Amino acid sequence: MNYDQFLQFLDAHDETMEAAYRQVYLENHETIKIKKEKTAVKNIKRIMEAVFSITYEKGFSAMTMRDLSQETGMSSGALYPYFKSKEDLLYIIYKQGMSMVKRVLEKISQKNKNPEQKLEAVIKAHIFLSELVRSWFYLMFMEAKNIASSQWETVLKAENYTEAILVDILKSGEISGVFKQQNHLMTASIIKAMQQEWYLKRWKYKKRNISVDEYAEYVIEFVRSFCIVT
Amino acid sequence: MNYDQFLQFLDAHDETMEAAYRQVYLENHETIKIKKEKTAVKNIKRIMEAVFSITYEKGFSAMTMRDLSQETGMSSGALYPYFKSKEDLLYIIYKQGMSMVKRVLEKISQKNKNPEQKLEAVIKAHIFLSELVRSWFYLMFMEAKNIASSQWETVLKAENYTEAILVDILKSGEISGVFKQQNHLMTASIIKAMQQEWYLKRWKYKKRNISVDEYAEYVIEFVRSFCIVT
DNA sequence: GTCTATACACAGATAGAC
DNA sequence: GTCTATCTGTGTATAGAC
Repeated sequence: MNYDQFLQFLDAHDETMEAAYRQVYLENHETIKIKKEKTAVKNIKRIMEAVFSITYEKGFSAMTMRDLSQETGMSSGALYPYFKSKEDLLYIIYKQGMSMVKRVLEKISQKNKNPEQKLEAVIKAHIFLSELVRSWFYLMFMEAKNIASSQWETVLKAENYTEAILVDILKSGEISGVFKQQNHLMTASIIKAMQQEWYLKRWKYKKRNISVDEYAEYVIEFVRSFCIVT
Repeated sequence: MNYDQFLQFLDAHDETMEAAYRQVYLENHETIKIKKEKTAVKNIKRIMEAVFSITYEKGFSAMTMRDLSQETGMSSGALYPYFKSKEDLLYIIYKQGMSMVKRVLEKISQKNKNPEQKLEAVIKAHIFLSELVRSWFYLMFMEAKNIASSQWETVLKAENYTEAILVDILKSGEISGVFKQQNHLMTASIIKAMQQEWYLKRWKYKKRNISVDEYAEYVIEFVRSFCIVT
């Protein structure tokens, strides 16, 4: 699978950006005070894209409501019907991002059968998704610590999930004899680190003209050399 | 080399924390308005440790001067003779951290002769150093983007340096036939990602009871499986 | 639903006494 | 050198008109 094929896969499974923003509206019906879905979704899109853009430049806590107001073209009074507080806004975005990652990885995992293909597909899908919504991923990583402590459960679950899915694949591959017997949890953590590198330092690869397909392929080679039984 | 031996190595080369704080004083003589070295170094230590602690919890831009005042036990009026502005404080800490990393890696590199040993030593030293001063590393990573644009040169140099040192080792090893012919810059970037994982997600490994020696060893095995000619 | 206007708390930074 | 007191700008959030 390459990046283009991944995009087609998302499209075929109705995992578009529009669908993501719509879901934010549907899953936060109590806090969002806007009645008309069409208006709400349009503005949620505006708000979230503005948050991504500003946060990528200066971080979420340095982003002011005035910044957000200017970037969206909405007044600060018009923003608040969409979220209770700035803190709440961060949590909504974070939570929604994680559920998107989870959904996509699950679909990709189901699509592939044997462990070797599955491992490659899941690793690549994560990198490709981070390419598609890179500032969303960037925000989730950099601002995870700023999530209110009352909602930390979500953060820990998220951290666990993407590792657990890799560990399961490595285990089943060990049983079927294609992967070496290793500390799979450690391997999964290191794979995650390689995936993070792509969206945390993407400017570096852009400068060097490394495409997401090249990067993903290199990661796969690295992992295969360590895991595959020869 | 293990972590304890690394600490001994630092000690033998006068790379103590005291020496680091003293260097901050000496290299910022124009901006620091304190005359007595002993007083200055003592308070620089207090200030920097407070910054590390607060920033680790809530990030640098969320840290207020009142937070810093409380954590150091100094009044906000007493803080300003040590730096021009909050922005300046971040830059001083960042710059000093990078120069420490550079110095230590150079000394470690010189100590080892053949590429295979050199690669292992440099990778491990970086992880061990990040263990010793983890909140310093954490700050450098998370706040790099908040460095004033007028001083971005320092940030780019830093990002380059640690990669360049790995690339050089991989190249010389390719020539002597121990390392495979690969995209060394890409390999170096991925190694860096593995190193970062240790100080960015250290709470995870602490929870799992993984020591820094175990982690470093696992990274080395991973890298060797990919790079070494068999 | 969205605007303007504004409340009021808190930010970074400095002045001047000690 | 360090303190207390305080200036002034900016922060989040809301009230009430449209």
